[in-house]
Amino acid sequence: MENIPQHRKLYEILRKHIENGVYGEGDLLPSENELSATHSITRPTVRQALDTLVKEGLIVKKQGKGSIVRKTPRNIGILSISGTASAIGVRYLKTDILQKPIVKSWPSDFAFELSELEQEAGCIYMERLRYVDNEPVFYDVNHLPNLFLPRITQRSFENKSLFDILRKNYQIEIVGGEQQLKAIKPGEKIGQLLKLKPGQPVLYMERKLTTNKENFNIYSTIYFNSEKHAIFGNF
Amino acid sequence: MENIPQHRKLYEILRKHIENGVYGEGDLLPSENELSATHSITRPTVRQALDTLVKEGLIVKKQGKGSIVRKTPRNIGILSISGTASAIGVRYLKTDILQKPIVKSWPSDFAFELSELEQEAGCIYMERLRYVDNEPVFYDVNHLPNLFLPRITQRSFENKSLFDILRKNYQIEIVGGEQQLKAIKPGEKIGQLLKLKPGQPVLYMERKLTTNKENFNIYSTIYFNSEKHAIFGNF
DNA sequence: TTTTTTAACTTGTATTTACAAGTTGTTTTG
DNA sequence: CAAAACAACTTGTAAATACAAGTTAAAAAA
Repeated sequence: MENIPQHRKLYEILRKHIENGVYGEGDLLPSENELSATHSITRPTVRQALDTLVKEGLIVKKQGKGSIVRKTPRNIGILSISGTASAIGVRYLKTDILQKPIVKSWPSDFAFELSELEQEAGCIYMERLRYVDNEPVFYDVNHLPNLFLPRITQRSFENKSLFDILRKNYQIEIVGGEQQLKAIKPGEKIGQLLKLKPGQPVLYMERKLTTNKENFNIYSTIYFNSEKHAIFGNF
Repeated sequence: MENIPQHRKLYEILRKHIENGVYGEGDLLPSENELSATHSITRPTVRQALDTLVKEGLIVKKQGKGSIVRKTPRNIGILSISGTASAIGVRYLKTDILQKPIVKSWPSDFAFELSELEQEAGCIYMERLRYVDNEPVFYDVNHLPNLFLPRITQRSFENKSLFDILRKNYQIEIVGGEQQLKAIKPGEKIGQLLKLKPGQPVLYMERKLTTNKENFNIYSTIYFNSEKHAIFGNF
């Protein structure tokens, strides 16, 4: 059994409580002293867990008052480390796997620099179309190095989080990343997939997510229809 | 004299060193033990400062190895807490003040919810056009509550950071915020200001920055020409 | 000279303790 | 009954200490 630090365990517990509505917007979390006593860990360790919740925009702390749960953003928050499912809430999001994971070679004109190991390994390629309220909102193309992922092409991804599958089955966790955004005029394929009006632009994102495994980054290209939903970020 | 916590002082020193090239990309910062000895503060306090640098994407830490300075992103990183000047490097950016700060009432259809105090105070309104390599890249409109800002309308903002002016002269610091992004078809005014090609979309951002002063948020609306420069973010 | 082992560094996790500063509820006083 | 003072809570800052786990350089052994 893998050794998870205590501050991470507490963070996960509290994050799930917030996501599940145990604590709603405006509620105070238990105090640092209370969490310390409840979970038999010290207050600096509690603070480390809470700091991660702050960093992810789930809570805001106020000296003398407490840790207040923030409003869950209604817009899609993929400017943070979270995957799409956790950003918007699973209840809204539906996913079509347009292309299930297959082994491919890297595109010759790939937007990201690959490490030598990644280059040699080839990649796992998949495409998804994501719906909010039954309307297509974003189309994403993922390239993952063909490392550490035995039999991933046999797995079902229907309505499952890629991050969760990586975490549970392969012990791969996203620890950071970077992204670039542009507004572009979409090509015909994107226009059809996202059911765009003529002339309607889309948000175009290139994301590189770093993981706990060396030489294993997740590369995503995302086309986002921002007519009804904005991309949301906090910091 | 205002009391700045030690972890914040160290953070500022290191951030300036990185920005000034004292430490370049790929360099190791002094170790935590070394910084602790040099600045006569304890290692947990050093770690707090370094954690903020990590959070802002300036460094990445590697257990057993050290704190490595990251590449300064060439694209414009305004998905973080930094202002535009620090994101891209002052040497590239030129600013025209299209509308110097004036006192105005809030727009009736303002995109953000205002607190009662903000509502009553009215706002300071200003417009800027920002150039990279002498080409207009983004146009931003700022609304600040008309609080805590005596004689701000008499100040010159030419080629100065709004954040710096707020910090130095009014002791106002940005501590967080949120933003939303969309891809839109610009109106004629935006098209002309940013010298867009016909049909070229822009990134549209609404940002609300929270500060150390209660009831004082900075509200920015930004139109961004992402043809040559992407918006960059890391986490 | 090369390989293996060891030592000395690094960051990561965590405990214990203490005081500062902010908020809120209770008690006391007028 | 209202206002002021006090107490009890909260988070913020910081020191001191210790061990775990990763990396790298130096020393020892083959």
